[in-house]
Amino acid sequence: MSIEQFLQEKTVGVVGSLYGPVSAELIQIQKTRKDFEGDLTVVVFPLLKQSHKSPEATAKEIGEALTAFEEIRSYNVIKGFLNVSFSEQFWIERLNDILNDETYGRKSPNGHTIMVEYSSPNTNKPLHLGHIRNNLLGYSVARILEANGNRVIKANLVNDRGIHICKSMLAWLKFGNGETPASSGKKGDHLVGDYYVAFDKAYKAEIKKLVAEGMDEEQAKHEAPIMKEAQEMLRKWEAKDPEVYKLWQTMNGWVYEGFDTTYRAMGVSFDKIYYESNTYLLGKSLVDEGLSKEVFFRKEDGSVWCDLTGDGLDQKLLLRGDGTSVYMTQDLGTAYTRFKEEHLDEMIYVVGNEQNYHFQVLKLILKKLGYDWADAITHLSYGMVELPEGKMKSREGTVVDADDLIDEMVRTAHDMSQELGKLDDATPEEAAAISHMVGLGALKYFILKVDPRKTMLFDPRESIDFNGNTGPFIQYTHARIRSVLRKAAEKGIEPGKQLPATELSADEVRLIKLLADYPTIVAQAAENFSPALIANYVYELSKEYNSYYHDYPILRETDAAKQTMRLTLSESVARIIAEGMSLLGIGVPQRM
RNA sequence: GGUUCCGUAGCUCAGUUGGAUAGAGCAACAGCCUUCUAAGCUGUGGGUCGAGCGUUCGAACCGCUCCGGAAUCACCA
Repeated sequence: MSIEQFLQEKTVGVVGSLYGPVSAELIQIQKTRKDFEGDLTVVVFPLLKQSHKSPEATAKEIGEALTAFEEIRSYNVIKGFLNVSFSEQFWIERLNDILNDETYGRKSPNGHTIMVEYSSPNTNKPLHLGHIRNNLLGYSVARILEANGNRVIKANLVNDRGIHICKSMLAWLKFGNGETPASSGKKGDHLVGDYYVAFDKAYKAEIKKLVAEGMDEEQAKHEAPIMKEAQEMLRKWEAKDPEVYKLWQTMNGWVYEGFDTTYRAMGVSFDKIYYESNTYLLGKSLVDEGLSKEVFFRKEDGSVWCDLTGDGLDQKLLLRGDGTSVYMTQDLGTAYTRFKEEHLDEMIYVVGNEQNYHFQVLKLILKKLGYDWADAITHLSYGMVELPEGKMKSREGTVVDADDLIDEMVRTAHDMSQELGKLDDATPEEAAAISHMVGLGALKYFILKVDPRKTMLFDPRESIDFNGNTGPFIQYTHARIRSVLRKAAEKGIEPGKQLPATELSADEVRLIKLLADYPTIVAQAAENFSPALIANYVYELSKEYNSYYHDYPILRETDAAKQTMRLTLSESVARIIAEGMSLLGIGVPQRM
């Protein structure tokens, strides 16, 4: 039970005996603002109708009655705000609760199964900054849902087939001279991406030539020989032509090796990988079902549609005239299959907000087909990452490559450690591990601290910071505490598990209060699918602790009880920092 | 044009069922290392919460109108 709930319950009782029964929603509890004395505040305005007294008088009566509880030490009233202070013993006990709860901040299993789909890359080019946001969000949300007691299946639906990969394949055949990742030393996904670019270049040249010969530009786009070849290749792939199929497998293999490296560097993983080449035919049976239920209709050319004009949307195509399916058909099919096979209670799609319309339609169609579980589908719609000059554009070469960015972050972390002389007595392996952790921590925190649904800005010129509200700041706070704990251990001083009553300063109470908030924050983060809530919480905790660390001696404290309390409090802060950061997929070092 | 989302300090962002004098970081300036890690701490300046109207004891938050920006409305995925 949170402290807010505790006070709310007590207040409901007090108000009940003073003014008559009252529902819990009317008792508004909030944190006391820093400028006022007190821990929690009861807002009494909503109670005036029942008390028939002034705000001040009402607050005073309630405050007086609350002090009957031993947990509540004092109160003060400012306007309609009743500020309540708890006793020191109460706070010591809260800290003791945390110390003796090994699963603090994690709920026990609730029997729910949730699938989180994220990443879902195309296999024709390497990952970029946009994918980084997707991957970090997906992974973190999965961890947060797990901490809330859900069984989570992290899924990746790889878009491994289609015209885009044929373009890379064709360009490789034409211009590749048999280049492989092994022969050139290039990372596989980058190599395939280069041929995708090569295709585009050749295609544009052909269009230009055709236009120069007098052809209309639109027609030229269709008539360009290389495009026709790519389309022919896709037909061969669908017919399982052995040669095309083999090349497809080889080149996708290169891409997967490259992706694995990037995923590993980012520290994300998956429980289940789906390939679109296996799922793209799903959904056709749903089309038949929709037709027989008259939810869908067939046009003269044989194409199948769903009419959503009654819902303020357009008509949506589900099957082409030639009987082949489209994106929506597949997604209907995979959703159906997953809910059936995995017995899902919820399905979360981590997909950019450019696909809001798609998921709106997806859910609507499933509901029209009569599937109630459509309501259990959530589109976690996140905003784009933009550069100062706007969207990333591959044509203008402004795409921020994931591998490059990661390398740069790690290198910067390394340089900075070197400059500060932090890792002078570390082995090269330790130094490398810490640099990786800190560099990635900076990148991940930078992205995750922002509300997912908001468009965010990344300025490559002002590379990501390591000071202030950053991942390294939080990691540093953790490393600092671990350092104190190491030194304490050398002296034979250990943090306690059950603290006796001690005098607490206001700063110490503030820290315990923050620690007591943690489970609520984790629950809120899950409700809102927002790692940003965790990020901001951990920052606040770190900031508060750094200030405390500056003002209060720990090892130099002569009062043994106080020393143990401070050491224990510090250890708990370090523990919650590590917990919270792990929900973000960010590691914390023992030293840095 | 329809739909959805966004607009808070010079910049990047917090601020969640409506609560007190709207907060951080960066940048600028001034301080703090003989003492547990200065990737730190303390302080100063910086705001018409896009604009207006409404709802109410109380609005950055809820409603309406307008302004500005983004995404989307494909027989692409």
